[in-house]
Amino acid sequence: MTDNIFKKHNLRITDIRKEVLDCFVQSDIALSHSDIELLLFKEYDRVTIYRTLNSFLEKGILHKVFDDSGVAKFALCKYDCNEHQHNDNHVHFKCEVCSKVICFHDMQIPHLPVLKGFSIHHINLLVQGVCPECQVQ
Amino acid sequence: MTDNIFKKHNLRITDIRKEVLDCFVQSDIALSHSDIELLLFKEYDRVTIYRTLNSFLEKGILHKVFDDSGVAKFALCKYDCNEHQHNDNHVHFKCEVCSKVICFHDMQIPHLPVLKGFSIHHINLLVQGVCPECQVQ
DNA sequence: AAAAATAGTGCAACACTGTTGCATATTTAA
DNA sequence: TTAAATATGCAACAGTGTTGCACTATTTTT
Repeated sequence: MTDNIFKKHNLRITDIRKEVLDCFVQSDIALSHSDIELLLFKEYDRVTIYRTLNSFLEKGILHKVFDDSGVAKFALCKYDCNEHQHNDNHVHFKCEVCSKVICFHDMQIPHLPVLKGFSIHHINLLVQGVCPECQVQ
Repeated sequence: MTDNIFKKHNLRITDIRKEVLDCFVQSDIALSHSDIELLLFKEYDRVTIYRTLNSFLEKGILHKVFDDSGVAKFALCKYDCNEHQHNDNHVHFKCEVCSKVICFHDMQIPHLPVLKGFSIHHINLLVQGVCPECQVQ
């Protein structure tokens, strides 16, 4: 199960890590620190949750998504990422009604014209709108 | 000068508004609340600066840019925006070295495939990389 | 199996961003 | 020039995120 993931990334297997990873495995939306805090079974210190999220981020288990609220959300990396390389450059969607952030794993970010003098490392694309569940018809 | 802008948007002409707007007119990068705080000539209350920025945002004088730090930055709207409509859907660039955020006013956000069930209102695109001044060669 | 080294957790404290309510001051319109 | 409307300053607060340090748990070494 998830234990292999930790071994693969040289992370010790602990309760909070298992629980936090489970939250992401079971969720189809991006989760923030406070989302996780509510989802966790046991109570853990706020700081420990932050550190757990950051270590997952560093190891390439999660990627960070920025929505318009300025609050960091996280989601599982679908492809093999590690501490050296993140391959998640897909589009994200934020519903303006329910505030959910969704990864469009299959929608790659379109290419942009080359910019003289600028080097590009990463591109973030966030689509804002209304998701299917929140449509009023 | 800038007074016309305030009249046009039904904002009273006050010292802080003139100063804050000047900051943006003179800056070619996006500015955060704390950037403004440092740039201002006179000292104003933090809250007043926040409110000034928000009223400019509402009236379409500024638009909000989100960089990866979660801190809101603002930049002048180039085209005629107002409280009902924002027309700024250009690409933004954030330099990973100097942290400056720049508007690429002339680079429109490319079209995306239509998503069944999702309606799109706005698209945010942030390019991260290194700007010309920070290139090491 | 015990000791040493390493890594993870909890707590206290803090910094920063942003908001609200309310009293006071300033603009603008009448 | 007064009244109404709007803007400002202050105090207080909530939320997000970080750091340092002591303590605990897990590995590795002997």
